[in-house]
Amino acid sequence: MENQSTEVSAIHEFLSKVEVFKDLPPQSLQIIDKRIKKMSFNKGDKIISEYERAKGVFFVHSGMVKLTKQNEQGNELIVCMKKKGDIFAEACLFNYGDLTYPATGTMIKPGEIYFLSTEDFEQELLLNPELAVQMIRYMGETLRDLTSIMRDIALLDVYTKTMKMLERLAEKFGANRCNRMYIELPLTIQEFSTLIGTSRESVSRVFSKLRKEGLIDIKQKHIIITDWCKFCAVYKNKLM
Amino acid sequence: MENQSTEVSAIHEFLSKVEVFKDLPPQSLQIIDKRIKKMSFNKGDKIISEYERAKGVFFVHSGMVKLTKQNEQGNELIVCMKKKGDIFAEACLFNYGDLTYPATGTMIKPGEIYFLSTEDFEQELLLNPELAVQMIRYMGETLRDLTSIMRDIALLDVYTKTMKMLERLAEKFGANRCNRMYIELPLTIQEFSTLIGTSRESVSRVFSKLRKEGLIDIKQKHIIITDWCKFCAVYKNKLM
DNA sequence: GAATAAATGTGATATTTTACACATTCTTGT
DNA sequence: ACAAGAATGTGTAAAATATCACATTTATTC
Repeated sequence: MENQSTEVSAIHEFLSKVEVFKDLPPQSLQIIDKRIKKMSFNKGDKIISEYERAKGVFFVHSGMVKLTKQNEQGNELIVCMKKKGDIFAEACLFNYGDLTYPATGTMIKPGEIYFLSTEDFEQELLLNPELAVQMIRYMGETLRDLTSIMRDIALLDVYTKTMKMLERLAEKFGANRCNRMYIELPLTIQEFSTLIGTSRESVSRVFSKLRKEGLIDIKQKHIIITDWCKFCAVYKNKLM
Repeated sequence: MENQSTEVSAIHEFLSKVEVFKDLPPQSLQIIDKRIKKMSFNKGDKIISEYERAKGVFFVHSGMVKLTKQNEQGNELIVCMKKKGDIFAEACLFNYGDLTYPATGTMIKPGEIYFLSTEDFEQELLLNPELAVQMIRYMGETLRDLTSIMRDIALLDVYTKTMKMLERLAEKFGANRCNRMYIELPLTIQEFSTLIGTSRESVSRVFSKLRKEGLIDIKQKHIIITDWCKFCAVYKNKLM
């Protein structure tokens, strides 16, 4: 009885963090809960590599992950940032054959990651249409976001790209406190530059300018948009 | 009896073109076949707009479609090219709320497109785990492709981007005849430039150079890689 | 098939962005 | 708290790319 109760609450707690599991019947949740592996990572730890054979899907329970893709010259682009409730490596599902992971995943803020083997997750997907539907929804959303970011990276100049990426980060990682937007994501300028595919020096210059204009502030690798209203005004104006 | 027979063959014919339907039970196929709408389009016709409310999912039966995304300044990027058997606008599935299409779809080679309303397709997905699985697989593949292209657009110089995109197009649209790779896709240089996010002049210059080197040839909007082996050798060498 | 429109090629120039250099400022581990 | 390493800011020079201009070629339409 005691065991049953803690198990249910553990499932429930996990549930609340991962949206795709929200409509699952309790028995499926128990199976997943039994199969899933919890793993702790420190900052800087590599979770998966794009050169490694894909073995499963990952769910962020806490902490943050950057997904990067390298090219032949060794330069890299951050393709996506994941936080609590997000899923990654789902692009390998049902892609039979020895496929590698779609990107390299590195912890940028320590936390717990849940792992489910491809086989286990695929089986659950076949048994639970609700789960499959949630995955399709989630992947669709990712697809939309990616194409928008791709367009901006391809077509905008450094200043505008930077502003737009700041806006995106604020949207996903921002906490607005009295018109100050705290981007709760530890990120160096160096990393920011690989988010939009430009040199760190160029980003540094844009940030200097924004700082001079009193639009942003950086405290311990955390960007703060000091006046969200003003920022949005400048941003909208820039896009016209 | 006669009717039954033609219906089955029509389903079968359609089936063979769209991979996600391949494992569907016959009764589901019949339902889909009944609900699906066939539409013909001429070259240049707009099928969907990114500013229009999403109503359904599209399947390319014949012809070719370019999917573009505009930014606020009106510049556009080709996000993906679709051919026979491909699906588009799937990113809207299960995203309740009045979402617009993820991109604008324009016919670049005339053909037939099948349309299935979001509701009908979502219903089938809930009833057929096999179909849902195929969608997840398809979307995963798209996700992989997109992130790779994004990385290349962000990090490579114009010459290398051009080469890499030619290689991708050859992969998807190429017909190799005696070491000559015919890219069976009508594409102006102007359009090619919006595929990699650079100016048409820059692409024109790269193409001139490639033509001088005897690597490519353009005949009626069709790019031909005149010596596939040589092209691959130059390409691999460039990446080192 | 002639007329009109659209796309292309290329030189010259302007603009943007990167690359390099190096002093300075943060971080981190002990 | 201190030393070592990492990250940052910024001037200058170099390189890449975009823009403009316009002649030329290629499609399209009636």
